[in-house]
Amino acid sequence: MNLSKEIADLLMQMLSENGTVEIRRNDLAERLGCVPSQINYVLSSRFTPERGYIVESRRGGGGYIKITRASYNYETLKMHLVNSIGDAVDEQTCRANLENLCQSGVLTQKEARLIYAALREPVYRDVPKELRGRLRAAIFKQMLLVTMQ
Amino acid sequence: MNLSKEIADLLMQMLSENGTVEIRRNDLAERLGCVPSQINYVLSSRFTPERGYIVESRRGGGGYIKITRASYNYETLKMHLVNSIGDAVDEQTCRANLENLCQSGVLTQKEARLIYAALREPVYRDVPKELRGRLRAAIFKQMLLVTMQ
DNA sequence: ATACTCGAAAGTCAAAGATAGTCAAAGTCA
DNA sequence: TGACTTTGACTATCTTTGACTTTCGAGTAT
Repeated sequence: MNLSKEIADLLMQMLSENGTVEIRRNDLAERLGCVPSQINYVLSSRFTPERGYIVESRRGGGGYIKITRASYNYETLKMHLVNSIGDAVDEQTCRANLENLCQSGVLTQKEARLIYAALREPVYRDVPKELRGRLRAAIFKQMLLVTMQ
Repeated sequence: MNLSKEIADLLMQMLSENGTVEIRRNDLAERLGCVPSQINYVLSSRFTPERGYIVESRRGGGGYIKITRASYNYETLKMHLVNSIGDAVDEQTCRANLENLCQSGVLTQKEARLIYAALREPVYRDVPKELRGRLRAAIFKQMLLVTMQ
């Protein structure tokens, strides 16, 4: 398992304890034996607003990084998601979103797996690259909308 | 016996141990004395959804390839389903199949609706006509596999 | 008070490293 | 001859690292 994943897992675990984490970047980096900027990498690649996280921070003495999981009611969450998908979307983002919806109880594991199956890259093998993201977005939205009915 | 078959056999054996394998492509290739891309060949020629496998992967540091085998349950239904789906399929046929599956209690209404949402024609309007059926079939199979895992 | 200075954070970015994927040419075998 | 297999060059994606930049707060001088 790579470092980024360990960091992400640790953060997620902390998050699940009380819905929010506040860390000092350098402390965490030292504790995990990585360079501080790696924390930024993890945050920007996995804890994005698109995936339902809010990250705040402050530099200077007493600086910190704070992560919060954005949560609304189900419909709002789904609507927000449908709106944020845009014209095209990649597999990773879909996956993260589904995990979020699962976590927050909007979708069951089974539903999420079902949706994910339709969005995975290998399925789009024969589709021209420039079309895949668009198609995936269309399918994702359509399925989310159906679950909202 | 050719290389591809050896690789496939090895993977199958690993799979039979606990229903799932996770490998590093380069490691496996080295262990078997073949080029890494041969692993891809084996995966795409033998570990297909038609045969009941789900393949996931990730590039970059800590990358992996993960193979999951759909359970026995799928095997018994596979005949009916996959045979009727074939390489390409239209919306009507999907719908009929889904209704059947619902009737026979394999899928819930909700699951069926979810699947159907991903297969409806309007979703594919940007996809070249000659591709739609093939794509729809790929998605349908993948989703069915997952529901029966 | 106000402005200045300095050290302590966090942020940015690009290069290097580590995997996996794709594709087409060449080989094999029935 | 046609389907299947093998190979390797090239590509795409994800991660790790470190040098450099920006921001903040707390003292300090005036």
